[in-house]
Amino acid sequence: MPADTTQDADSLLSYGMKLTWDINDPQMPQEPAHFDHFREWPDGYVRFIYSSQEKKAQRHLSGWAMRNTNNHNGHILKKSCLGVVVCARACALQDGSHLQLRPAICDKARLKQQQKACPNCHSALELVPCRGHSGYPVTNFWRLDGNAIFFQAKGVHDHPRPESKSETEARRSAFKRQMASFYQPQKRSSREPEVGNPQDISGNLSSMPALEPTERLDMIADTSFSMTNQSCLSFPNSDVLGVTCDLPTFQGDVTLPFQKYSNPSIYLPRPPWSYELAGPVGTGPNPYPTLYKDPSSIADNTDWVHLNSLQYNVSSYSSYESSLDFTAKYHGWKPTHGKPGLEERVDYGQCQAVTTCPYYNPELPCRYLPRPPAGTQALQTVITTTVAYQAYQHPALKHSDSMQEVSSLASCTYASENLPVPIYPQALDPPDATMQAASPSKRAPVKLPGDCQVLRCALASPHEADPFRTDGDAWDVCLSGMGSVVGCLDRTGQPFTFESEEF
DNA sequence: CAGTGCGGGGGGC
DNA sequence: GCCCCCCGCACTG
Repeated sequence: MPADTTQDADSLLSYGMKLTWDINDPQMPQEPAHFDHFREWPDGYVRFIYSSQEKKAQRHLSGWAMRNTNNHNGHILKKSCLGVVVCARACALQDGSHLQLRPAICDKARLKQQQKACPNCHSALELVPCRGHSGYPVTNFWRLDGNAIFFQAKGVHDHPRPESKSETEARRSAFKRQMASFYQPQKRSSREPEVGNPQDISGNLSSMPALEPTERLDMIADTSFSMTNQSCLSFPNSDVLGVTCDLPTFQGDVTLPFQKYSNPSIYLPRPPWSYELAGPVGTGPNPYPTLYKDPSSIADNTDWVHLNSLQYNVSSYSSYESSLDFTAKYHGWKPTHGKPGLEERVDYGQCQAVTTCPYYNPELPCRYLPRPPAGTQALQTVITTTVAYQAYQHPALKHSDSMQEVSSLASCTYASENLPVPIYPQALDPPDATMQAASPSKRAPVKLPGDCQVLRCALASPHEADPFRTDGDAWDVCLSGMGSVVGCLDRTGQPFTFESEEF
């Protein structure tokens, strides 16, 4: 592993961010002395420098579903985010989480994917496009130069995390295994549990309607079912989590898709084969807890978007909400409240973790908000490539139940309570938030309700380009997802070890 | 079959 | 010219 510069006081500042460079520069920093750890979930306007020996960097991997985009530059590989595939009805899984599939990279495969039904409720699947970069999908750039691989990301993902590639692959492998076992019934005892056997990867679907074994298998296999448990963790710090496909473990471990630890902040609403916690440290402000839902508190949550947004946001800035009556605020929040949304506090600068919180508004999920003029093209693209995209209120919202919402939020709030961060008296102003989210380049002055330290982070780089040139900026440390938040917070005195990951 | 990278080409600004 | 996107192709696992 290349030298790591994230262990010292400047651990929050990636090596790449310490240097002044842009992916388009004629000359890149020569002979970098250090390299950054590979980040699976880069989010925000960040830059990293990986070793050319870094396998993941060599493959230009990303937790986000990034597809190749032709930038007509043979030296710089450009990729744009495809967003995340969710259930159009925002159905809730047994554990309260929601489906968040990884969009297929291949256009054809993606179309097929969207034509399939939600494995949980059989309703349509919907692709939530990413438009975190001025209305366009977040873009990632890769450039190999000498012994370094330069990475630069532009935009803040405005959607939950999809299932990571490794998870998807692991799950598919598991499904195949299941398929194989299912189609060998002759060899199995009639009394041997099948669908319900603990090893059933679909055990997570215990809430789904009873299906014939074959149907269920098909369903699962076809849709590559996954739970938001993991994806919801737009937890930046998931970068801190070594993503591993521990199939053996998965297969052997059946019980629950996630484990509950004594420490609520360590809830792992993830399939056992997905992430591998590097340690409690990495789970500090872990968003996972926000995802975890006590079955008993899970009402018929049909408000996926709400929960999701919550999860996502919580995972992104739950720290701000630690002592906030999140549930109440969230529930009571309406577009007309005229209060600044969290997204406002979150700029597109380098405080990426906070993201645009497009889902924050239960009434008007960002993705359903009018696209900015500059986004028309993107919209067209979405329409042509995204079968499910529709500029209307999320169906789930129409059926949302306040109580359910509260219930969902309650559990999330609980999670956030375990986060080591102060709050954030905030005023929400959906309209503004929307505008900003839609046109980050035309951000209006960020309102500073209360003393949000993190806001500085956002304000530090009012312009997208700035982050790249404001070398040394205390806030360009903001790493991905929660990491950034944490990073900012750290600067405010909150002790935190961001880099706990070991690859 | 899907993921990935490359490159031609169209269209908007 | 730049950016976005679509599309097809070839290669790979």
